[in-house]
Amino acid sequence: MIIATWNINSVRLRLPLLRQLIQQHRPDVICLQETKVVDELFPVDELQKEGYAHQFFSGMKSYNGVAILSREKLSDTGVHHWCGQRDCRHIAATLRNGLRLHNIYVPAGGYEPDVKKNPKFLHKLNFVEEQEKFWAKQKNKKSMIVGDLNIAPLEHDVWSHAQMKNVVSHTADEILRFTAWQKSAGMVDVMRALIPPAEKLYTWWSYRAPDWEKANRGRRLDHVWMSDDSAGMATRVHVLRDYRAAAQPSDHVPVLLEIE
Amino acid sequence: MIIATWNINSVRLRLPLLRQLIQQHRPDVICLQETKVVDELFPVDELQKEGYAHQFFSGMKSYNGVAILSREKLSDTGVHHWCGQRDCRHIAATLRNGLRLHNIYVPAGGYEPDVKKNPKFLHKLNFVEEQEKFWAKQKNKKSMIVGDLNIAPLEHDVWSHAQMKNVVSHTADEILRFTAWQKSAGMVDVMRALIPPAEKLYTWWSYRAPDWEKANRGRRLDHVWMSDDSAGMATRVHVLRDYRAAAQPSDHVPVLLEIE
DNA sequence: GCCTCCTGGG
DNA sequence: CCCAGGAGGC
Repeated sequence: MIIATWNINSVRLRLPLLRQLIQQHRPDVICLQETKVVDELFPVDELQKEGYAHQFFSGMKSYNGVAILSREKLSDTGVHHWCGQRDCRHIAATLRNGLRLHNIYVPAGGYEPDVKKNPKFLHKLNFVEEQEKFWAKQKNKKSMIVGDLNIAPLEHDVWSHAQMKNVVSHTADEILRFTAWQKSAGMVDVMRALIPPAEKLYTWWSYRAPDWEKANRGRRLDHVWMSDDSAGMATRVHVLRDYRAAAQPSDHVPVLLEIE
Repeated sequence: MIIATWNINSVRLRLPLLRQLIQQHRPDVICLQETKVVDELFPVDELQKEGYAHQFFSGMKSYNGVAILSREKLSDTGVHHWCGQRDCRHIAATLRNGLRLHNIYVPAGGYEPDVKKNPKFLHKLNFVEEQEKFWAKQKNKKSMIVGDLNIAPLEHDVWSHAQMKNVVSHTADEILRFTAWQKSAGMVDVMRALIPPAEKLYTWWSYRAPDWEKANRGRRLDHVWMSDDSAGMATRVHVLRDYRAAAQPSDHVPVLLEIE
């Protein structure tokens, strides 16, 4: 079984590339972030034609938006709200095999890593803290979290640990809360369980760098976590770096997880 | 020798289609309207590579803008201003063969054909009237006017003479002034000299009609006029209707004039 | 409907 | 640099 997660940066604009992903890898489940479309305009028919009869999504105009597409039935679908907002960043569903799947898009956090000056950064930290509290109260059996968590926790999750330490996504504050969340949820970082932490690993490259491929100043912002009791099911992870080089790419690439 | 005129509706966005025009027809001179770009951002280098070493243009941000591209030298280049505005609607240059070429973009005139209610319509009529007076004072030897004149003067310049008679571009007021201008300039309507006036002939189809090709509700808004003493040089005119069916088309198509 | 710029987000 | 939406023009 293959589960994909991808910050697609507009599902409507990226439909051709999404079709390519489907044809090349035939994922059983696809989790999307930043769909940037209200539910009425989500391309339901187009994706049903591609084999995803079961779709659950929560979107809004212009910003955010998450979706779960599945070849098999989804149950107990639900939307989570955070920080008193309804900004379409977190949905969940249970797969046929009983796995509880959470698809999350953490706020990016703006430019300045200062909660006093930058309300977006405050929002990001609060969001992660609320997650930590929520997951601490749950029994997280056979569950997983995927999505754009907008934090690169490890040294080799960024192109330069030293040059990134005051850059939003890799600050000590964020990493501290991120790790606390992961621990409270009892989750394993499956990507790093399958790919050695000493290896550079990125899922995102800025649009702004003209020679992103050569410079390779990437970050691992997209994640796959599995509960302790299910992490053993994961056999392989694929980061589809090529999708960053496609025509009209997203700035994130799809991450594929094979589970047995 | 081939002279092309085309309301390109953004020269930057339409560069691929402009290249196609160049490769298919190799015009010696190209007159563009609605380039929609300030002079600093005009794609000079790209068009030099296509063989147009001599370029003269006058553009502004967002609106209007005219350009003359030529394989051979242009002389006596000049910008004309009308109605007390500097809105980049008229430039002129002299070709190597001595022909004086005017490239004009007449205001569209808005929706309501009423000078009291609609200042854009007033502007259009004033613009044409100023042209009439200007050309009456000139000796117009070996000269031509091309461009988007935004008026379809003849019955078969529109899809329905009856249904268009109160629509801006085909009102009696506009046609009266248009014809007076043409006469004052001593100019021949070369397109209609070469294509019988009884034949429907359009250079523009609205973007808004979804089935423009089938409905075929076009208008002849783009024109080629030559002074009495030079009109005999014109041998053929081509209206490149196919360009309306291209990907990312302009709403106007190129008009090509062959002269000997 | 399509183009422009602008804003706001990344 | 890319994406969405809104306004104004055609």
